[in-house]
Amino acid sequence: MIQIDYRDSRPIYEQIMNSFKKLIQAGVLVPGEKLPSVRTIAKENSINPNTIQKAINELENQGYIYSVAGKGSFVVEKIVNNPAKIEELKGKLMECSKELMFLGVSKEEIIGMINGGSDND
Amino acid sequence: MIQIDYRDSRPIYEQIMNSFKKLIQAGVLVPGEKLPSVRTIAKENSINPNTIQKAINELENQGYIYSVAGKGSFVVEKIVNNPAKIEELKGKLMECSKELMFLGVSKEEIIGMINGGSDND
Amino acid sequence: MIQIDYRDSRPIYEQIMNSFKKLIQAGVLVPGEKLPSVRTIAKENSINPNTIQKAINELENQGYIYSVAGKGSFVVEKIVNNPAKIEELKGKLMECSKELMFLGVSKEEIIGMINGGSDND
Amino acid sequence: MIQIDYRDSRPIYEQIMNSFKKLIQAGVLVPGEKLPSVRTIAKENSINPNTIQKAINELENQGYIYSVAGKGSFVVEKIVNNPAKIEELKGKLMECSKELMFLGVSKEEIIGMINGGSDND
DNA sequence: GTGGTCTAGACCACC
DNA sequence: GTGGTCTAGACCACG
Repeated sequence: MIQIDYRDSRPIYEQIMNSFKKLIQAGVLVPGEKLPSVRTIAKENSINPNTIQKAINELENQGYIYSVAGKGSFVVEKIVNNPAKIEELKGKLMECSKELMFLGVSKEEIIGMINGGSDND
Repeated sequence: MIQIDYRDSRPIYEQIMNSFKKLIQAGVLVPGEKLPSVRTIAKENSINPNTIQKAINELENQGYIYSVAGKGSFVVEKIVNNPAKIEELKGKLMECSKELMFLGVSKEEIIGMINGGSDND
Repeated sequence: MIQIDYRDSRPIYEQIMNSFKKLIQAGVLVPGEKLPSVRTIAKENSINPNTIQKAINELENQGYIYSVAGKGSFVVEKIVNNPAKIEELKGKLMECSKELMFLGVSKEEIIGMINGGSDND
Repeated sequence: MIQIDYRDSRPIYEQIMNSFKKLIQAGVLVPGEKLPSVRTIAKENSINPNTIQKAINELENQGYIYSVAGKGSFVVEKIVNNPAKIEELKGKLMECSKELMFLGVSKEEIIGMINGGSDND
Protein backbone atom coordinates (compact mmCIF):
# COMPACT_ATOMS: atom_id res chain seq x y z
CA MET A 1 0.00 0.00 0.00
CA ILE A 2 2.88 2.37 0.75
CA GLN A 3 6.16 2.82 -1.07
CA ILE A 4 9.24 3.66 0.97
CA ASP A 5 12.61 4.36 -0.61
CA TYR A 6 15.34 4.42 2.00
CA ARG A 7 17.76 5.86 -0.52
CA ASP A 8 15.48 8.81 -1.10
CA SER A 9 16.74 11.99 0.56
CA ARG A 10 13.27 12.88 1.75
CA PRO A 11 12.46 11.82 5.30
CA ILE A 12 10.49 8.62 5.69
CA TYR A 13 7.58 10.33 7.39
CA GLU A 14 7.27 12.64 4.38
CA GLN A 15 7.23 9.72 1.96
CA ILE A 16 4.51 8.05 4.01
CA MET A 17 2.58 11.30 4.13
CA ASN A 18 2.79 11.70 0.36
CA SER A 19 1.74 8.11 -0.21
CA PHE A 20 -1.45 8.70 1.72
CA LYS A 21 -2.02 12.06 0.05
CA LYS A 22 -1.88 10.34 -3.31
CA LEU A 23 -4.17 7.52 -2.20
CA ILE A 24 -6.68 10.13 -1.05
CA GLN A 25 -6.32 12.26 -4.17
CA ALA A 26 -6.68 9.17 -6.39
CA GLY A 27 -9.84 8.18 -4.58
CA VAL A 28 -8.40 4.89 -3.32
CA LEU A 29 -9.13 6.13 0.16
CA VAL A 30 -12.60 7.66 0.12
CA PRO A 31 -13.88 10.37 2.49
CA GLY A 32 -14.76 8.95 5.88
CA GLU A 33 -12.71 5.81 5.32
CA LYS A 34 -10.56 4.61 8.19
CA LEU A 35 -6.82 4.50 7.67
CA PRO A 36 -4.88 1.48 8.93
CA SER A 37 -3.79 1.96 12.54
CA VAL A 38 -0.42 3.51 13.31
CA ARG A 39 0.85 0.19 14.60
CA THR A 40 -0.40 -1.73 11.57
CA ILE A 41 1.29 0.60 9.11
CA ALA A 42 4.43 0.45 11.24
CA LYS A 43 4.51 -3.34 11.33
CA GLU A 44 3.68 -3.85 7.66
CA ASN A 45 6.47 -1.54 6.58
CA SER A 46 8.95 -2.33 9.35
CA ILE A 47 9.03 1.30 10.40
CA ASN A 48 8.96 2.69 13.91
CA PRO A 49 5.43 3.64 15.05
CA ASN A 50 6.68 7.10 16.04
CA THR A 51 7.65 7.81 12.46
CA ILE A 52 4.19 6.77 11.27
CA GLN A 53 2.64 8.89 13.99
CA LYS A 54 4.54 11.90 12.73
CA ALA A 55 3.23 11.34 9.21
CA ILE A 56 -0.32 10.97 10.53
CA ASN A 57 0.01 14.17 12.54
CA GLU A 58 1.25 16.05 9.49
CA LEU A 59 -1.64 14.75 7.40
CA GLU A 60 -4.03 15.95 10.08
CA ASN A 61 -2.32 19.37 10.25
CA GLN A 62 -2.63 19.70 6.52
CA GLY A 63 -6.32 18.89 6.63
CA TYR A 64 -6.36 15.57 4.79
CA ILE A 65 -7.41 13.36 7.67
CA TYR A 66 -8.71 13.67 11.21
CA SER A 67 -7.72 11.49 14.12
CA VAL A 68 -9.81 10.41 17.06
CA ALA A 69 -7.83 9.05 20.00
CA GLY A 70 -8.80 5.48 20.67
CA LYS A 71 -10.76 5.17 17.42
CA GLY A 72 -8.39 5.74 14.51
CA SER A 73 -7.66 8.17 11.71
CA PHE A 74 -10.16 8.94 8.96
CA VAL A 75 -10.17 10.68 5.59
CA VAL A 76 -11.90 14.08 5.87
CA GLU A 77 -15.22 14.55 4.09
CA LYS A 78 -14.03 17.59 2.19
CA ILE A 79 -10.61 19.15 2.00
CA VAL A 80 -10.59 22.58 3.60
CA ASN A 81 -9.63 25.33 1.20
CA ASN A 82 -6.25 26.79 1.97
CA PRO A 83 -5.36 29.78 -0.23
CA ALA A 84 -1.82 30.07 1.12
CA LYS A 85 -1.13 26.45 0.23
CA ILE A 86 -2.55 26.91 -3.24
CA GLU A 87 -0.25 29.88 -3.83
CA GLU A 88 2.73 27.88 -2.61
CA LEU A 89 1.91 25.03 -4.98
CA LYS A 90 1.42 27.42 -7.88
CA GLY A 91 4.86 28.86 -7.24
CA LYS A 92 6.43 25.40 -7.21
CA LEU A 93 4.65 24.43 -10.40
CA MET A 94 5.81 27.54 -12.22
CA GLU A 95 9.39 26.94 -11.13
CA CYS A 96 9.32 23.37 -12.45
CA SER A 97 7.71 24.41 -15.71
CA LYS A 98 10.26 27.19 -16.29
CA GLU A 99 13.17 24.90 -15.61
CA LEU A 100 11.72 22.22 -17.90
CA MET A 101 11.29 24.72 -20.72
CA PHE A 102 14.85 25.89 -20.19
CA LEU A 103 16.01 22.30 -20.47
CA GLY A 104 14.32 22.00 -23.85
CA VAL A 105 10.90 20.62 -23.00
CA SER A 106 8.30 22.44 -25.07
CA LYS A 107 5.40 24.32 -23.54
CA GLU A 108 3.08 22.09 -25.54
CA GLU A 109 4.52 18.92 -24.04
CA ILE A 110 4.08 20.27 -20.52
CA ILE A 111 0.50 21.27 -21.20
CA GLY A 112 -0.06 17.87 -22.77
CA MET A 113 1.18 16.20 -19.61
CA ILE A 114 -1.20 18.22 -17.46
CA ASN A 115 -4.07 17.58 -19.84
CA GLY A 116 -3.39 13.89 -20.05
CA GLY A 117 -2.72 13.54 -16.37
CA SER A 118 -0.72 10.38 -16.98
CA ASP A 119 0.94 9.11 -13.85
CA ASN A 120 4.57 10.00 -14.06
CA ASP A 121 5.91 9.02 -10.73
CA MET B 1 22.79 39.96 -7.79
CA ILE B 2 22.05 37.13 -5.35
CA GLN B 3 19.20 36.86 -2.87
CA ILE B 4 19.90 35.06 0.39
CA ASP B 5 17.18 34.52 2.96
CA TYR B 6 18.62 33.24 6.21
CA ARG B 7 15.12 32.49 7.43
CA ASP B 8 14.65 30.08 4.58
CA SER B 9 14.96 26.49 5.68
CA ARG B 10 16.88 25.57 2.52
CA PRO B 11 20.66 25.53 2.86
CA ILE B 12 22.52 28.67 1.80
CA TYR B 13 24.43 26.94 -0.99
CA GLU B 14 21.16 25.80 -2.53
CA GLN B 15 19.77 29.32 -2.51
CA ILE B 16 22.92 30.59 -4.20
CA MET B 17 22.74 27.81 -6.75
CA ASN B 18 19.13 28.63 -7.54
CA SER B 19 19.94 32.31 -7.90
CA PHE B 20 22.52 31.51 -10.57
CA LYS B 21 20.19 29.04 -12.26
CA LYS B 22 17.58 31.75 -12.57
CA LEU B 23 20.09 34.29 -13.85
CA ILE B 24 21.18 31.81 -16.51
CA GLN B 25 17.61 30.81 -17.41
CA ALA B 26 16.59 34.46 -17.64
CA GLY B 27 19.51 35.22 -19.93
CA VAL B 28 21.14 37.69 -17.54
CA LEU B 29 24.18 35.44 -17.63
CA VAL B 30 24.71 34.52 -21.28
CA PRO B 31 26.44 31.37 -22.57
CA GLY B 32 30.21 31.68 -22.25
CA GLU B 33 30.00 34.52 -19.74
CA LYS B 34 32.36 34.38 -16.79
CA LEU B 35 30.84 34.16 -13.35
CA PRO B 36 32.25 36.36 -10.58
CA SER B 37 35.00 34.63 -8.63
CA VAL B 38 34.16 32.62 -5.55
CA ARG B 39 35.94 35.16 -3.38
CA THR B 40 34.10 38.08 -4.96
CA ILE B 41 30.70 36.49 -4.48
CA ALA B 42 31.65 35.56 -0.94
CA LYS B 43 32.76 39.07 -0.01
CA GLU B 44 29.81 40.82 -1.66
CA ASN B 45 27.32 38.65 0.19
CA SER B 46 29.25 38.15 3.42
CA ILE B 47 29.10 34.41 2.99
CA ASN B 48 31.77 31.83 3.65
CA PRO B 49 33.72 31.06 0.43
CA ASN B 50 33.30 27.33 1.13
CA THR B 51 29.56 27.74 0.81
CA ILE B 52 29.95 29.54 -2.53
CA GLN B 53 32.32 26.86 -3.76
CA LYS B 54 29.76 24.19 -2.94
CA ALA B 55 27.13 26.03 -4.96
CA ILE B 56 29.55 26.39 -7.90
CA ASN B 57 30.39 22.70 -7.76
CA GLU B 58 26.73 21.78 -7.78
CA LEU B 59 26.06 24.03 -10.76
CA GLU B 60 28.89 22.33 -12.61
CA ASN B 61 27.55 18.88 -11.69
CA GLN B 62 24.15 19.82 -13.02
CA GLY B 63 25.64 21.04 -16.28
CA TYR B 64 24.88 24.73 -16.03
CA ILE B 65 28.48 25.96 -15.87
CA TYR B 66 31.99 24.65 -16.38
CA SER B 67 35.06 25.59 -14.39
CA VAL B 68 38.60 26.12 -15.65
CA ALA B 69 41.35 25.97 -13.07
CA GLY B 70 42.99 29.32 -12.64
CA LYS B 71 40.54 31.05 -14.97
CA GLY B 72 37.12 30.85 -13.39
CA SER B 73 33.65 29.46 -14.01
CA PHE B 74 31.67 30.03 -17.20
CA VAL B 75 28.11 29.52 -18.37
CA VAL B 76 27.94 26.52 -20.72
CA GLU B 77 27.18 27.14 -24.40
CA LYS B 78 24.28 24.74 -24.39
CA ILE B 79 22.79 22.95 -21.44
CA VAL B 80 23.65 19.27 -21.60
CA ASN B 81 20.58 17.14 -21.85
CA ASN B 82 19.93 15.49 -18.54
CA PRO B 83 17.08 13.01 -18.99
CA ALA B 84 17.06 11.99 -15.34
CA LYS B 85 16.65 15.58 -14.20
CA ILE B 86 13.93 16.21 -16.76
CA GLU B 87 12.04 13.17 -15.52
CA GLU B 88 12.43 14.31 -11.94
CA LEU B 89 11.10 17.76 -12.79
CA LYS B 90 8.22 16.29 -14.76
CA GLY B 91 7.32 14.18 -11.77
CA LYS B 92 7.38 17.20 -9.45
CA LEU B 93 5.31 19.24 -11.88
CA MET B 94 2.69 16.53 -12.20
CA GLU B 95 2.54 16.19 -8.43
CA CYS B 96 1.95 19.92 -8.00
CA SER B 97 -0.63 20.02 -10.75
CA LYS B 98 -2.53 17.02 -9.34
CA GLU B 99 -2.58 18.50 -5.85
CA LEU B 100 -3.73 21.86 -7.20
CA MET B 101 -6.56 20.21 -9.13
CA PHE B 102 -7.46 18.24 -6.02
CA LEU B 103 -7.66 21.53 -4.10
CA GLY B 104 -10.08 22.91 -6.66
CA VAL B 105 -7.85 24.77 -9.12
CA SER B 106 -9.09 24.12 -12.66
CA LYS B 107 -6.92 22.50 -15.31
CA GLU B 108 -7.54 25.57 -17.47
CA GLU B 109 -6.14 27.93 -14.86
CA ILE B 110 -2.99 25.84 -14.50
CA ILE B 111 -2.45 25.72 -18.24
CA GLY B 112 -3.11 29.44 -18.39
CA MET B 113 -0.39 30.00 -15.79
CA ILE B 114 2.10 28.00 -17.80
CA ASN B 115 1.14 29.70 -21.04
CA GLY B 116 1.31 33.18 -19.64
CA GLY B 117 4.18 32.50 -17.27
CA SER B 118 6.46 35.46 -17.90
CA ASP B 119 6.78 36.42 -14.24
CA ASN B 120 10.26 35.68 -13.05
CA ASP B 121 10.35 35.25 -9.32
CA MET C 1 -30.78 17.44 22.51
CA ILE C 2 -27.10 16.59 22.52
CA GLN C 3 -24.53 17.21 19.83
CA ILE C 4 -21.74 14.67 19.40
CA ASP C 5 -18.98 15.17 16.89
CA TYR C 6 -16.93 12.02 16.53
CA ARG C 7 -14.36 13.96 14.54
CA ASP C 8 -13.77 16.22 17.49
CA SER C 9 -10.56 15.39 19.30
CA ARG C 10 -12.20 15.94 22.68
CA PRO C 11 -13.45 12.80 24.43
CA ILE C 12 -17.10 11.96 23.97
CA TYR C 13 -17.94 12.30 27.66
CA GLU C 14 -16.57 15.84 27.64
CA GLN C 15 -18.73 16.80 24.70
CA ILE C 16 -21.79 15.39 26.46
CA MET C 17 -20.87 17.22 29.63
CA ASN C 18 -20.52 20.50 27.76
CA SER C 19 -23.85 19.99 26.02
CA PHE C 20 -25.58 19.69 29.37
CA LYS C 21 -23.65 22.63 30.78
CA LYS C 22 -24.88 24.78 27.93
CA LEU C 23 -28.46 23.55 28.30
CA ILE C 24 -28.33 24.48 31.98
CA GLN C 25 -26.66 27.84 31.38
CA ALA C 26 -29.18 28.67 28.66
CA GLY C 27 -32.08 27.83 30.96
CA VAL C 28 -33.37 24.97 28.82
CA LEU C 29 -32.83 22.75 31.81
CA VAL C 30 -34.21 24.66 34.81
CA PRO C 31 -33.12 24.19 38.44
CA GLY C 32 -34.64 21.07 39.93
CA GLU C 33 -35.45 19.55 36.55
CA LYS C 34 -34.73 15.87 36.09
CA LEU C 35 -32.21 14.89 33.48
CA PRO C 36 -33.03 11.98 31.16
CA SER C 37 -31.76 8.67 32.50
CA VAL C 38 -28.31 7.46 31.57
CA ARG C 39 -29.81 4.62 29.55
CA THR C 40 -32.19 6.94 27.70
CA ILE C 41 -29.43 9.34 26.74
CA ALA C 42 -27.27 6.40 25.73
CA LYS C 43 -29.92 4.83 23.52
CA GLU C 44 -30.99 8.10 21.89
CA ASN C 45 -27.43 8.94 20.93
CA SER C 46 -26.12 5.43 20.35
CA ILE C 47 -23.42 5.92 22.92
CA ASN C 48 -22.10 3.51 25.50
CA PRO C 49 -23.90 4.07 28.86
CA ASN C 50 -20.53 4.07 30.61
CA THR C 51 -19.59 7.17 28.66
CA ILE C 52 -22.83 8.91 29.67
CA GLN C 53 -22.29 7.94 33.29
CA LYS C 54 -18.84 9.47 33.21
CA ALA C 55 -20.27 12.74 31.92
CA ILE C 56 -22.96 12.72 34.60
CA ASN C 57 -20.38 12.10 37.31
CA GLU C 58 -18.29 14.99 36.07
CA LEU C 59 -21.29 17.31 36.03
CA GLU C 60 -22.02 16.34 39.63
CA ASN C 61 -18.38 16.90 40.62
CA GLN C 62 -18.48 20.34 39.09
CA GLY C 63 -21.65 21.21 40.96
CA TYR C 64 -24.07 21.52 38.07
CA ILE C 65 -26.30 18.60 38.99
CA TYR C 66 -26.88 16.23 41.89
CA SER C 67 -27.75 12.56 41.66
CA VAL C 68 -30.13 10.57 43.86
CA ALA C 69 -29.69 6.83 43.79
CA GLY C 70 -32.69 5.14 42.22
CA LYS C 71 -34.28 8.45 41.28
CA GLY C 72 -32.04 10.12 38.77
CA SER C 73 -30.00 13.30 38.29
CA PHE C 74 -31.34 16.81 38.79
CA VAL C 75 -30.18 20.33 38.01
CA VAL C 76 -29.01 22.06 41.21
CA GLU C 77 -31.09 24.94 42.58
CA LYS C 78 -28.12 27.27 42.65
CA ILE C 79 -24.68 26.61 41.34
CA VAL C 80 -22.31 26.11 44.24
CA ASN C 81 -19.58 28.68 44.25
CA ASN C 82 -16.38 27.11 43.06
CA PRO C 83 -13.57 29.63 43.50
CA ALA C 84 -10.94 27.32 42.00
CA LYS C 85 -12.97 26.86 38.85
CA ILE C 86 -13.65 30.58 38.58
CA GLU C 87 -9.95 31.30 38.87
CA GLU C 88 -9.17 28.70 36.22
CA LEU C 89 -11.71 30.20 33.86
CA LYS C 90 -10.43 33.70 34.53
CA GLY C 91 -6.95 32.49 33.66
CA LYS C 92 -8.12 30.92 30.43
CA LEU C 93 -10.07 34.02 29.50
CA MET C 94 -7.10 36.29 30.11
CA GLU C 95 -4.89 34.01 28.05
CA CYS C 96 -7.30 34.12 25.12
CA SER C 97 -7.74 37.86 25.37
CA LYS C 98 -3.98 38.46 25.51
CA GLU C 99 -3.34 36.26 22.52
CA LEU C 100 -6.14 37.95 20.58
CA MET C 101 -4.70 41.38 21.34
CA PHE C 102 -1.27 40.13 20.33
CA LEU C 103 -2.76 39.00 17.03
CA GLY C 104 -4.14 42.46 16.42
CA VAL C 105 -7.69 42.30 17.79
CA SER C 106 -8.46 45.51 19.66
CA LYS C 107 -9.41 45.57 23.33
CA GLU C 108 -12.60 47.39 22.31
CA GLU C 109 -13.67 44.59 19.98
CA ILE C 110 -13.13 41.97 22.66
CA ILE C 111 -15.14 43.95 25.20
CA GLY C 112 -17.81 44.48 22.56
CA MET C 113 -18.02 40.72 22.04
CA ILE C 114 -18.49 40.13 25.76
CA ASN C 115 -21.04 42.92 26.06
CA GLY C 116 -23.07 41.81 23.10
CA GLY C 117 -22.52 38.10 23.57
CA SER C 118 -26.02 36.74 23.19
CA ASP C 119 -25.13 34.13 20.59
CA ASN C 120 -25.44 30.71 22.09
CA ASP C 121 -23.36 28.16 20.25
CA MET D 1 12.88 30.74 32.00
CA ILE D 2 10.30 28.00 31.51
CA GLN D 3 7.75 26.63 33.92
CA ILE D 4 6.89 22.94 33.72
CA ASP D 5 4.23 21.35 35.88
CA TYR D 6 4.42 17.60 35.66
CA ARG D 7 1.08 17.29 37.44
CA ASP D 8 -0.57 19.38 34.76
CA SER D 9 -2.71 17.31 32.41
CA ARG D 10 -1.42 19.21 29.40
CA PRO D 11 1.49 17.60 27.59
CA ILE D 12 4.93 18.92 28.42
CA TYR D 13 5.60 20.08 24.87
CA GLU D 14 2.45 22.18 25.03
CA GLN D 15 3.51 23.79 28.29
CA ILE D 16 6.88 24.62 26.79
CA MET D 17 5.21 25.99 23.68
CA ASN D 18 2.94 28.20 25.77
CA SER D 19 5.84 29.43 27.87
CA PHE D 20 7.60 30.65 24.76
CA LYS D 21 4.40 32.11 23.33
CA LYS D 22 4.01 34.16 26.49
CA LEU D 23 7.65 35.27 26.47
CA ILE D 24 7.18 36.44 22.89
CA GLN D 25 3.86 38.11 23.56
CA ALA D 26 5.27 39.84 26.64
CA GLY D 27 8.19 41.13 24.63
CA VAL D 28 10.79 39.28 26.70
CA LEU D 29 11.86 37.59 23.48
CA VAL D 30 12.02 40.29 20.82
CA PRO D 31 11.59 39.73 17.06
CA GLY D 32 14.74 38.28 15.51
CA GLU D 33 16.08 37.10 18.86
CA LYS D 34 17.58 33.64 19.00
CA LEU D 35 15.94 31.08 21.23
CA PRO D 36 18.13 28.82 23.35
CA SER D 37 19.12 25.68 21.46
CA VAL D 38 16.99 22.56 21.70
CA ARG D 39 19.70 20.80 23.67
CA THR D 40 20.17 23.73 26.06
CA ILE D 41 16.47 23.95 26.87
CA ALA D 42 16.41 20.18 27.29
CA LYS D 43 19.36 20.10 29.67
CA GLU D 44 18.26 23.09 31.76
CA ASN D 45 14.83 21.60 32.33
CA SER D 46 15.82 17.93 32.43
CA ILE D 47 13.51 17.17 29.55
CA ASN D 48 14.21 14.97 26.55
CA PRO D 49 15.43 16.93 23.52
CA ASN D 50 12.75 15.30 21.35
CA THR D 51 10.05 16.82 23.52
CA ILE D 52 11.63 20.26 23.16
CA GLN D 53 11.94 19.71 19.41
CA LYS D 54 8.22 19.00 19.20
CA ALA D 55 7.45 22.26 21.00
CA ILE D 56 9.80 24.16 18.67
CA ASN D 57 8.19 22.57 15.61
CA GLU D 58 4.74 23.52 16.85
CA LEU D 59 5.84 27.11 17.47
CA GLU D 60 7.16 27.23 13.93
CA ASN D 61 3.94 25.75 12.53
CA GLN D 62 1.93 28.36 14.38
CA GLY D 63 4.10 31.14 12.98
CA TYR D 64 5.75 32.39 16.16
CA ILE D 65 9.32 31.42 15.30
CA TYR D 66 11.33 30.16 12.37
CA SER D 67 14.10 27.58 12.53
CA VAL D 68 17.22 27.36 10.41
CA ALA D 69 18.97 24.00 10.54
CA GLY D 70 22.45 24.40 11.89
CA LYS D 71 21.80 27.96 13.07
CA GLY D 72 19.00 27.92 15.59
CA SER D 73 15.43 29.12 16.09
CA PHE D 74 14.46 32.78 15.99
CA VAL D 75 11.43 34.90 16.87
CA VAL D 76 9.63 36.01 13.69
CA GLU D 77 9.68 39.70 12.80
CA LYS D 78 5.91 39.94 12.60
CA ILE D 79 3.27 37.40 13.45
CA VAL D 80 1.41 36.31 10.32
CA ASN D 81 -2.29 37.05 10.50
CA ASN D 82 -4.35 33.93 10.79
CA PRO D 83 -8.11 34.61 10.62
CA ALA D 84 -9.06 31.01 11.41
CA LYS D 85 -7.00 31.10 14.58
CA ILE D 86 -8.51 34.41 15.63
CA GLU D 87 -12.00 32.98 15.21
CA GLU D 88 -11.06 29.94 17.28
CA LEU D 89 -9.72 32.13 20.07
CA LYS D 90 -12.81 34.34 19.98
CA GLY D 91 -14.96 31.24 20.40
CA LYS D 92 -12.93 30.07 23.37
CA LEU D 93 -13.05 33.50 24.96
CA MET D 94 -16.82 33.72 24.62
CA GLU D 95 -17.25 30.28 26.15
CA CYS D 96 -15.14 31.24 29.17
CA SER D 97 -16.92 34.53 29.59
CA LYS D 98 -20.37 32.89 29.43
CA GLU D 99 -19.44 30.26 31.95
CA LEU D 100 -17.96 32.89 34.26
CA MET D 101 -21.12 34.96 34.10
CA PHE D 102 -23.17 31.86 34.81
CA LEU D 103 -21.02 31.22 37.87
CA GLY D 104 -21.83 34.68 39.16
CA VAL D 105 -18.98 36.80 37.87
CA SER D 106 -20.37 40.10 36.61
CA LYS D 107 -19.86 41.31 33.06
CA GLU D 108 -18.24 44.42 34.53
CA GLU D 109 -15.63 42.42 36.39
CA ILE D 110 -14.70 40.47 33.26
CA ILE D 111 -14.38 43.64 31.23
CA GLY D 112 -12.35 45.15 34.04
CA MET D 113 -9.98 42.18 33.90
CA ILE D 114 -9.49 42.62 30.18
CA ASN D 115 -9.04 46.35 30.51
CA GLY D 116 -6.59 46.03 33.34
CA GLY D 117 -4.74 43.16 31.76
CA SER D 118 -3.37 42.08 35.11
CA ASP D 119 -1.46 38.81 34.90
CA ASN D 120 -3.71 36.13 36.21
CA ASP D 121 -1.81 32.99 35.50
C1' DG E 1 -6.66 -1.86 20.39
C1' DT E 2 -6.46 3.12 19.37
C1' DG E 3 -3.96 7.63 19.00
C1' DG E 4 -0.96 10.57 21.89
C1' DT E 5 3.00 11.56 24.68
C1' DC E 6 7.58 10.82 26.47
C1' DT E 7 12.39 9.06 27.20
C1' DA E 8 17.03 7.62 25.88
C1' DG E 9 20.14 7.46 22.66
C1' DA E 10 21.66 7.68 17.79
C1' DC E 11 23.00 9.58 13.10
C1' DC E 12 22.77 13.20 9.55
C1' DA E 13 23.56 17.70 6.93
C1' DC E 14 24.77 22.24 7.51
C1' DC E 15 27.77 26.14 9.06
C1' DG F 1 27.56 23.48 17.48
C1' DT F 2 22.76 23.54 15.31
C1' DG F 3 18.06 21.66 13.91
C1' DG F 4 16.04 17.44 11.88
C1' DT F 5 15.08 12.61 11.58
C1' DC F 6 14.76 7.93 13.28
C1' DT F 7 14.61 3.78 16.36
C1' DA F 8 13.22 1.06 20.38
C1' DG F 9 10.69 0.79 23.92
C1' DA F 10 7.28 2.62 27.45
C1' DC F 11 2.96 4.55 29.64
C1' DC F 12 -1.55 6.90 29.33
C1' DA F 13 -6.62 7.92 28.42
C1' DC F 14 -10.31 6.52 25.70
C1' DG F 15 -14.00 3.28 24.07
